[in-house]
Amino acid sequence: MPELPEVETVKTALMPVIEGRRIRSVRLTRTDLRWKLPDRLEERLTGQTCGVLGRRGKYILVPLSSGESLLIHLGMSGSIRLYDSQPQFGKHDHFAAEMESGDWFVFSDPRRFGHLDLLVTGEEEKHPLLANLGVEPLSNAFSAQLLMDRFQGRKQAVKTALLDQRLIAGLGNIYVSEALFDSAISPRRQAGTIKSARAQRLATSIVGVLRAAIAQGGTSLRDHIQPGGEIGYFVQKLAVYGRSGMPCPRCARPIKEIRQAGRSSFYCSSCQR
DNA sequence: AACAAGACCTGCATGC
DNA sequence: TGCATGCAGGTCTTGT
Repeated sequence: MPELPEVETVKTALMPVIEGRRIRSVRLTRTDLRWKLPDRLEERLTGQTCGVLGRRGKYILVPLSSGESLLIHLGMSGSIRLYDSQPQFGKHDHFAAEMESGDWFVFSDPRRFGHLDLLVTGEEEKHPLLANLGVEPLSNAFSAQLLMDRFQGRKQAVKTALLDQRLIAGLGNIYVSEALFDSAISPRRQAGTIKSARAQRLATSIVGVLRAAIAQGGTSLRDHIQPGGEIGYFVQKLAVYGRSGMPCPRCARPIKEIRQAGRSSFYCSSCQR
């Protein structure tokens, strides 16, 4: 489900509820999500005060007073909901934390591709799920030059390369399609052929699309909602994602849908080269 | 080494 | 209505 803008939106919603607040109790209904959960997770969280939230790619980090940090990944179908009192729990509410304020934070994930883990604060880069993540697209380190360097020699399609979290961290299927449309680059183009002008446009589009999506609270497709129950409005700004057969916003020719590395790609074969 | 396909899991829409 | 099929915002693991 969530890509960088949705994860950032979730983080922003969580901040006022958990930063500087103590966890009173933890409710856990299973011992595994994508993988086995850490031993004694409840005890290691209960009584801890949460610090300033962080995000790396599509991961949220919650530093704790114990010196550990809670790592949260929402996978494909994960979501976090906030309540001001104990809610009625649903079938897929696998994890919940009650704050001393009385607020509840509930992690729900029907498909269980998401995960929770603990790591030593300060040793984030040692964690196997974070160690190989590429550059943060909204950081100063991200540039057209870096994009070119990373794509150098790659024969795979640029669409597929942009989904590789080891190159750039945080892009997913929606925003890759949107950034490629915005920069007028075909998703089928070999990554290694993206040079100068195209690289510059692509880098600019990636940043622009992500920032615009964050400003709209992300994209709500199907049942995805923000922690407070709001939906993300970027869905109304999508130019190509999920719009096969509909007119291209630039030239009005029908949007095409193709399959690349097992995932849908949407693009305008006339505007995007 | 690079890349594609398979795997993991549930829910929902579609078509017969 | 019931059942089979395919698809979904991710990404690790396996196979070529």
